[in-house]
Parts: sequence; structure tokens; C-alpha cells
Amino acid sequence: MKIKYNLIKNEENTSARYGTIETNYGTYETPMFMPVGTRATVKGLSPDEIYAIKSGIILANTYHLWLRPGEDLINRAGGLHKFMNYQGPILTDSGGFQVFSLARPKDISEEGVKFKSHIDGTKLFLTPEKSIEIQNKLDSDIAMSFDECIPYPATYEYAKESVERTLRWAKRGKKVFNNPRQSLFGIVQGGEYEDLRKHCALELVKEGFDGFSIGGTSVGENKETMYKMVSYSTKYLPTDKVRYLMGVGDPIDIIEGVIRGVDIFDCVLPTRIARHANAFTKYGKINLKNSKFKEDFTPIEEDCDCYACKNFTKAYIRHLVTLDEMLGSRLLSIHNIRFLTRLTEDLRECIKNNNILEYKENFIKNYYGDKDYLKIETTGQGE
RNA sequence: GUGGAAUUGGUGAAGUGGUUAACACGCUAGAUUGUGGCUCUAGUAUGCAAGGGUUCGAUUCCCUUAUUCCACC
Repeated sequence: MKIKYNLIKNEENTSARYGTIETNYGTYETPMFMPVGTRATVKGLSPDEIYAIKSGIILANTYHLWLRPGEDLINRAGGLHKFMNYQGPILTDSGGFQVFSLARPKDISEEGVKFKSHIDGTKLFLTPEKSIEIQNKLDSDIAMSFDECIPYPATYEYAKESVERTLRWAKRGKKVFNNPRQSLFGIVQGGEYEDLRKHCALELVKEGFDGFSIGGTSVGENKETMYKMVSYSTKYLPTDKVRYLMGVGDPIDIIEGVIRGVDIFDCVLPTRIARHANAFTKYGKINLKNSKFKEDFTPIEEDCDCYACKNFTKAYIRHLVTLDEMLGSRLLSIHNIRFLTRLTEDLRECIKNNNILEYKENFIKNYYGDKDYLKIETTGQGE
């Protein structure tokens, strides 16, 4: 089936909205956070552990699975769900982000994108048609259009040219799309330019997709710019379709995204920082390697219901991460993802109670203390 | 007991009579936003066994002491 978004309630003071999405694997509430499982595994976690985190959809990646083990192998295994034994909805990214992270500008042409395999340097060529064909075979529940995620900053001229190409790519992909149990999303690009975002959104809507993504954020721009990019996109998207802000993120960015009308988020942050010994807490990010936790026999968060917090102390987790024991990063991944899914649970309640702005203010006060979070620049790529 | 060699940070160590004592590990912090990479960045000996001497200047040369190792008795 195609996914179906049901808008249940708008928050009174912002553009935040509470709703549900019906999928092949059940109905889930939004706003929601999707853990990233690029290579058909949420790094370190078993499917049972993913269910326990109450996340809903997970995300896998076309580019990575195309290279290894290959979409045909996964197809012969019975599709992505069977292959990884995950009985929940899966969304596949198209490889568009890898245009940003792995390809150079001169590798991008109207036809598609030249890559050099990050594994062995083999020359690869990914096109919108190929990306959709791979995703059809992977049999994910939601497929993404193949887009170009442009760097920041980008000139207006480049962003305009790129948006037009991304639109043509979206149409080309849609034409060959042929998996009836899969949904297809279009991706809004346009950099920081409102008229380009608007144009892109309206054209995608005209074309007709099952949902819409907002791409091209968190690529080195500051937070204010990112929030503008989001507003410039959601503003022009229909209310009866789901909105997915790609690659975001940071707890505060999720809150700001929800306030601007976003329903779904995904981000590598919870699992990546876990592997580097960091944990989200409502009083800010903490690094479990810090010596101050050596004899801290309390959980990461007293009131967290995750497996890590219910069973282990900071001192023990510090011991594990100091020795590079894999249980350490597993426990931190569980906690960090659960932190974000609990955050979205809170935000859903706030939308019902019309108090999301107070929640945000309070969250910022706890999370950043005296620091002004808008002044916190995201560290740019390639610095 | 006799002869010889050695002694540099938390560890393994490089080094030279002359500006900020190499490097590695460890340790201490920080980064991380549609995941190539348990990765990247930064800090970490006012000090070269202790004391004295030579010298404009000594971790580097000399002496004494201490400790360790090796060989012989």
C-alpha cells in the first residue's frame, strides 16, 4: 500500500502538527524520529532493540546497499525486511546525499552522477532511474527521489540550476517507479532561497508524490539559515501529505523543525556520537569518557526508560567506552535514539496541549544553560 | 667484592654544548546533522636520577652519591 498521512491536530501557536501515518507495517504517530540504518542495520542494534526504542520507521541507503551486498541479492533474499528481519516500515534514501558527500561538482551531469566507490575506487554511475530501480528491488516502504543535495553556501545561479535538474530527476524517477507496495517522495531543494524552495515544492506537488522531503539542510549553514530553509519549504507543501526533514538531527533542530510543520526526521547523530562515547541528556550532551564519570554510579538519565538507563551506571558505561568495548556504544546508541523518540513523544503531547513554545523554551534553558544556541555554528564540511 | 653499561613525561623511547626536548601510546578535553572510515582536532616533561663543578650557556662535558642491568670472582 501507499502510505497515508492523517492530520489530526494543528498546534494553535505554531505550524506544528500531530498526525499518523499508515504503512504496510502499521500506523505510527508523528512527529517521529527515524534511526539511521544505512547498511541495513541500525549500527549495533538488533531488531528487538529497535522495537524497544519505539521508533517506527528506520532508514536505509540505496547507494550503500547497491554497492554491498547489491540490490539483486537483497531482492532474492525476499526484500530488505526479510533480509534484515525487520518487521517495521523502512525508508530508503536515494543516494542523493552521497552526491554531496562523495561526488565532486564536475561529476554531476544531466544524465546522473559519477561516483568513485568509497570502498575500492571503482567508477560508478548513478541515475534517477537506477536509484528508483534499486529501491524498487530493495522493496522498502518509502523510496526517495534521486536529488542533488547542494553544498552551502551555493550561489543563486547554481541553486536554481540544481533545483531544475532535481525536478527533472524527480520526474524521471517517478516515470520508472513500479513497486505498488512502495511510496515515493519528492525532495524540496533550493538552498537558502525562498523562491527556489517555493518553486521546487509547488512543482513537486503538481507532479504528485506520496510525501515530501526537505533536503539540503545541515550541510554547514548556521541554525537560523537552516530554520529558514525549512520554513521556506513547509510553507508551500500540502497539509494532507507527510513532510520529512532529511538528516536532522540535533534535539533543538527537531523541535524547531516540528514548530515549522515537519513530521519526520532522521539523523546519524544519536548513533554516531554514541560510538564516540557521547550521550544526549536534557541537560546537554555529555561525554562518557570524561573522568568526572569515573565513579558516577547513577544512570545517564534517571527518568529515562531505555535499557541502558534502567540497567547500567555512567561509571560502568565509561569503563566500557574507555576500553572500546562494543557494549558501550550499543548502550549509548540505545539511549540516544530513545532520547530522540522520547523527545518526539513529548512534542506530540505539546501539540495536543498547545504548549510547544513553552516546552521549547524550557528545553533550551536546560540543554544549553546560559549559552545562546543560535550562536552555535554547526561545524562545516571540509573545514 | 672487581670491572663495564645505563638512568629523559603516566609508559615505550629519540635527541643535542645554544631559540618552544622528536615520535608513539596513554591521559585530558572538544567535534560529529539524508553515516566511507571507533574518525578528526587540540592539550598534555619550566623538565632530562640527586647534588656539585666546567662554560657566556649543560639534558648533553667532569666529579660524588643513589638506583638498575651485565660480566667476572
